[in-house]
Amino acid sequence: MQFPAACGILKPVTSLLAEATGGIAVEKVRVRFAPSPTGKLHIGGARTALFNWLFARHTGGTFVLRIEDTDLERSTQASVEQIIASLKWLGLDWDEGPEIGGEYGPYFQSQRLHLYEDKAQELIEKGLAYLCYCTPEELEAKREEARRAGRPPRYDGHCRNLSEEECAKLAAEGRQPVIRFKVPETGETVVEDLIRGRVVFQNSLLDDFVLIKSNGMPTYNFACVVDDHAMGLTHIIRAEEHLSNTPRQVLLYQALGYEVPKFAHVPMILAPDRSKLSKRHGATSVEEFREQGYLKEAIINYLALLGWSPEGTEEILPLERIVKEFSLERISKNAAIYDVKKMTWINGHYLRELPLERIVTEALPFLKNAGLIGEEPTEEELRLAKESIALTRDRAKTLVELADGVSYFFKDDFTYDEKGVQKHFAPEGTAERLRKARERLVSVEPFDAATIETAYRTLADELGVKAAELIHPTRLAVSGRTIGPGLFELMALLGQEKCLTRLDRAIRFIEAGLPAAGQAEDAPQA
RNA sequence: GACCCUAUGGUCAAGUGGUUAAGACAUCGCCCUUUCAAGGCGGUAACGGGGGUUCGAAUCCCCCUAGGGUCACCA
Repeated sequence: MQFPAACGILKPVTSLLAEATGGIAVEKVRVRFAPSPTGKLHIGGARTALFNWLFARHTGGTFVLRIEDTDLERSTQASVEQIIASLKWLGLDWDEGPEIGGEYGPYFQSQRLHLYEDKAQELIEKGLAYLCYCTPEELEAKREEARRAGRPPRYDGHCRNLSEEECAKLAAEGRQPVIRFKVPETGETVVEDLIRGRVVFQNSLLDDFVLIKSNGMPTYNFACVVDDHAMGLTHIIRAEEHLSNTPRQVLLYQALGYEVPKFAHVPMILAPDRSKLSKRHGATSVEEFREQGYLKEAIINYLALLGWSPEGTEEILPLERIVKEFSLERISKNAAIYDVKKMTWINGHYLRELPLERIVTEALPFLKNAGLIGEEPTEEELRLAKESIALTRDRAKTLVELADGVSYFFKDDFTYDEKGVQKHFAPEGTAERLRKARERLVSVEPFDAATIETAYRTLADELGVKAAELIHPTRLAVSGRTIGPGLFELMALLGQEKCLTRLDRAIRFIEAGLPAAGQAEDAPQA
């Protein structure tokens, strides 16, 4: 009578049991990421991979990588390599799959064709599937007709009951048949989804879909079911776009006498305009974000937060904590819009919090790319890179920004920021003040931040000006910029010689006459 | 069009019948300060609409609306 109450009591007992047994599940979790190699690893695909990986690592299960290369036209070897490279870069390692194998291999569907063939044959023998000789053209014509008549464009079962003679005749015409699944005409198919709950589909709304194409390749729905079962997968965690396919797959599991795995359809990731994420929305692949200077930590952290949330309010979570806290129960149901700004903020966080050595390693390729250091950096370049990154990384949000932010430490031929020139070089007496500063700098010993600062502040006092009036023009003179690290640290790293040279250059620049640009000063120094 | 999913600030989100409806990003202001960041403090900003159920609904039910997904010999 009081079932709900009984369940309420039972639940804790079972979870206590699981705890008591050290979390050893009755059935070991096996999940997979199954991309089709038709492009780079998409941010949405990356998150699906991440959730599967997290679930496997959280439960101590197995994470399988399977390549769904049954689309001969669109699949490429280059894509396989790119996807694998991106997964590796993100640190999403697999326990079974390409490159490492496993007892359920091969892990490329194109190498498992005999399996699908066998299973399709089995279904035909059981009377649950049949050969269909309709050509794509004929089917398209029928769909068109149905559309015009306002009927749903479903396959009409034309070849469902062909006799052997009819088959032979059609085959003699040179027609290559496909194999179709006989979908029950009545009843309903239930998908029990861990995230969506119970979703019911009417079988009458499904048509006899194709299992094996005329070229002998299996279709997605068929290969997926055959493999997910053959590979012993327990949970199918995939994007919501597959939810509508799932009743077909459930029907196949039943027809083949397979146990149906648990499904979890995670919400989609959408572009800012709420449409499906695509190239026109800028960077969408892991590789592109990497090129733009995002760290894997930031991408993983951000992706984990898209559609899943931890119990507390902390959002900056190291991987180990995400693994520890991850659960399917806390995955949300609604689609999420991809917000690069937040990921950029997270990236900035990791840029300043991760060990310096790590950031230097990550930044080096970007410095090379910007032409700041050579392919084989010298000791001196490496030292300067490390020191300048230490000073600059707090203010950068990406590695690209970071490389730009340290550029003047490596290059002398920078130009002066235009607004900065108007603001800090134009005022009367600037050249003279810089000349005084230069003179003072010559005798600064040692040339470290504290000593330089003392010299500057003393000089400012002697000249009766605010330190800022010395500091700003100097910053512009030695870095070409109005923003950057603390000036005295910056100068110390730059070294005495370069500082003097750059001050000389700035003095010459000012005395050569500033380019006219409206009023040089609208706020006379009070 | 049919079917399916979803609906809390601009965005990500917490919330599971009783809360002043968290937090984060973004944004605005102030503080700190040689600049820019970072950091600190504070502000603006939300339960799509309509019906129910209930003493009481962001939370449960129905309808509408909106967005998304699927309807291929793509996956």
